[in-house]
Amino acid sequence: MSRAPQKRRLETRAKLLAVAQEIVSEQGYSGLRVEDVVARAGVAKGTLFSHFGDKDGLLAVLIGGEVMGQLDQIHGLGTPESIDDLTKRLFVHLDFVAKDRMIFDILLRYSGATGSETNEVVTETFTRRCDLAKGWISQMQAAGTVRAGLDPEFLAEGIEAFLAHVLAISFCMEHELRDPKAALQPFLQAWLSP
Amino acid sequence: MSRAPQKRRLETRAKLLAVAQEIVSEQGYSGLRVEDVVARAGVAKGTLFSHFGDKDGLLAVLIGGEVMGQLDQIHGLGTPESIDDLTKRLFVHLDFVAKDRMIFDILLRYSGATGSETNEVVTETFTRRCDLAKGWISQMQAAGTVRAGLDPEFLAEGIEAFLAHVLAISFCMEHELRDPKAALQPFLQAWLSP
DNA sequence: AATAATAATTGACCGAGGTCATTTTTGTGA
DNA sequence: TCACAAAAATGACCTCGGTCAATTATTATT
Repeated sequence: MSRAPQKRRLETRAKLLAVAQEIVSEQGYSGLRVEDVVARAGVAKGTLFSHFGDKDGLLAVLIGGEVMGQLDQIHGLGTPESIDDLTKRLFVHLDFVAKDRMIFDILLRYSGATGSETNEVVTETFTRRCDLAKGWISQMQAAGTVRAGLDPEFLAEGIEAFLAHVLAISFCMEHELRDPKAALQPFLQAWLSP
Repeated sequence: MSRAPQKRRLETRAKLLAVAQEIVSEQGYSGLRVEDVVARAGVAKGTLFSHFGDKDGLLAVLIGGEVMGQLDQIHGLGTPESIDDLTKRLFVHLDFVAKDRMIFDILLRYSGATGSETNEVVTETFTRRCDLAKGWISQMQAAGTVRAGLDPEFLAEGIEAFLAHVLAISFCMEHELRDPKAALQPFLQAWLSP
């Protein structure tokens, strides 16, 4: 059994996260370097690793926080009225992830991860997004706008699959300028329509 | 316009690939280190990078070759008779990729990539797997074992999405021992059944 | 065969993530 | 308040992928 963290540790952690967020807003996630973070935060390198395990762990906390904010926003809009409407609700998330391949990688790596102290935020975004879609789907099934006969949770997981797919393709085809938003709609239509 | 590569260059490339394959068979893809490869091959470090761009480029060639072999094997089996049968054809690929997260990452990164000299093999595996599934699907649509009304190519791309999804989940949930093979079947059933 | 031009290779060097034995700080009980 | 154990932080050091100006080998030209 481990003790609760000391006040000093929480402060250090907060400082590191604040500094990292600052650097990200200046240079993007891909531009974040560990040495810069610790230099600005005024701590030693080892400290950062003792808090977040590795660089990805730090990024996971930042990105997880961002995505949670977006989900709050989407949640406020209520249940969509059509599949097309449902698709549009996911555009905020799609735009965010499409900005930087690193975001996609981190989300993919930590979704449903081990639930270790530092990165459980990303796991939460995954389950939360699934729950959100699950709620929509069961209501839309009742309204007849989504096909019945399949578990809402299962259908929600399918949406996750298509989300990841259109993002992966958009990163591969960057030169062809394929828009992930336009690509998503047909998949969800075929997956969800009655 | 660039000239054809000299004989010496082709030999060096072959030597590097052979040595890398050897190391992979001993230590797995994750255990492959650039320094080991060049040491055993008896060339300088820079040579490897001039051939493959980066470490991932080398891995892409190795993994791409492996997957192409598997596709040859699957192709020989002919069109599946049911969705269940179709699902089973993909198990070889699923088993291979599930062995090592690095395989998954490389395939995801280079699928449909820029088509640059060194990694076009992976792009080929992607389009080849899609074409294979596309052929199956159009025949199965005619036979009534797969739902009609949707482009076979589109349905094939959906299969890719579910393949990637069950693999991603299996890596995240490694402690829960979730089997990607068992997870795939329901998705393909829901996606393809008439 | 000698020379020029291009291809191929070299290896010292760099950057950035990550480790861990040691040191400093903090909380606790006598 | 002093001593002591656990927590937190430190920074020298390491690994390993990746770079590039310099060097060597090959091919084309006269």
